[in-house]
Amino acid sequence: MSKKISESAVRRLSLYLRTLEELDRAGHETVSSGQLGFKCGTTAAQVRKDLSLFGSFGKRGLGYRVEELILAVRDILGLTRPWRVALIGAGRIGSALFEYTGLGHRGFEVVAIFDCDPSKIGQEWGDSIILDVAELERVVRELDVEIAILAVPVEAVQGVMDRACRAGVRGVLNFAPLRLKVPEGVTVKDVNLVIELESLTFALRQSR
Amino acid sequence: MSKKISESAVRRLSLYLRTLEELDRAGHETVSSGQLGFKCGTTAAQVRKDLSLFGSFGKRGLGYRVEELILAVRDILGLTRPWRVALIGAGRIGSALFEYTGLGHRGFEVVAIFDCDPSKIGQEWGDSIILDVAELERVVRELDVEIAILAVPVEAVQGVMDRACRAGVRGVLNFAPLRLKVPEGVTVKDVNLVIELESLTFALRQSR
DNA sequence: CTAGTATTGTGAAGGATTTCACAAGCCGTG
DNA sequence: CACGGCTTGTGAAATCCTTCACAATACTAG
Repeated sequence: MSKKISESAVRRLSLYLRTLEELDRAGHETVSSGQLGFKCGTTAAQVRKDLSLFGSFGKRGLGYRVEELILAVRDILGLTRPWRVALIGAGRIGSALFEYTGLGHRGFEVVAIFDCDPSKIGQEWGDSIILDVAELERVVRELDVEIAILAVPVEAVQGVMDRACRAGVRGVLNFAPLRLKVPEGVTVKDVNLVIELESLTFALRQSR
Repeated sequence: MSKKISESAVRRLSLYLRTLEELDRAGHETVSSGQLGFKCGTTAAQVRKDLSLFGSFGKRGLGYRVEELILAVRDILGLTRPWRVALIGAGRIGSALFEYTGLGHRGFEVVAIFDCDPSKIGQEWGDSIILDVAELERVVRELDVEIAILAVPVEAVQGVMDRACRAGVRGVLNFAPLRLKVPEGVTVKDVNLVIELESLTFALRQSR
């Protein structure tokens, strides 16, 4: 198969998943594309189209069974097993991510945390101890880390990423405002908070 | 005028701006659409098309003067004057944003920081003192806050946003994983780190 | 068992965005 | 000042994404 799936469709699926989990906790057994679309700020047709890219999960006349759809979407997104993640840079971004999103409860196992600040190395965060970034390659290889979250200063990020990738990392979430050069076969997602703010000022710019 | 400008074009402009500022610091006087596109991970044609939505800033045969284009793009994005921002929630996300992005050096003045935790209220962060969120409306009105960065727990976020908007906020950057209901005339941008991670696992899901 | 209501899955239409391709313009050099 | 090399700005074409619209289906009530 392997149709081409658009980035925006995937992002919506992640959104649907969060909404579905909420519906599930609230005790809903079924949901229609219309309800789900409304909750996620899109349309019924969009929801159905997105899902139909991967199969047919609903029942005509009835909608979707919430529990089933959760499993299906988790499967689509590759969330049927936990992912081994390393957090590189134990600064504020790193800790924010660690705490705020409840990574651990969403199928991401933070198996290692690195920093280069000697005053941080050895500290405990949750279950983990902060390691010296000098040990990056060894630890990444030993623990079979798959995803690296890069929350280090912009000057350091390319070098750290190169090292992580050489040690076997295949996915990178990059917080530094810089387009990384990645080796073949490695996927990068950038999170750039300044872009978010500037797209906000663009929208506001006329008035005042 | 008021053509419709796509969100993605605006985001690319913000990216171009960052790259242009870097080129400027590195002493480049001019840049071609090809070079800029390459640095930003897009094409020459895309760069020219994006810019042409707002005017014509280059010289045929020569490219763009870096300094001029910086001014033009800043103008487009509404960055010709500082924006008054309140940070609501002095937790890790808030502090990460505060420190990591150098908000203050990019035309965003953080004029107030709020929290509801009595042990935090009164602490200093940079030049600011953390205020009691109970005073939100009064302070937002008095300081004429335009943008609120919401870094509060998901249960609290809708209520806090309603209050901020009633006090005059027109732009919101929301970190909570929840679709906010906003009043007419208010713009929201969502930052959802779980979506970023899940779009990464989607890309990685086949192998291993 | 039939009629009525609800909702999916999907081809086709419509809209938006990106890419192409080239005329127009700028500068060097001789 | 004419020519060649380079690069922009922009319609037109191509591609991608969303919305529409409806046949197919499931259930309920009578």
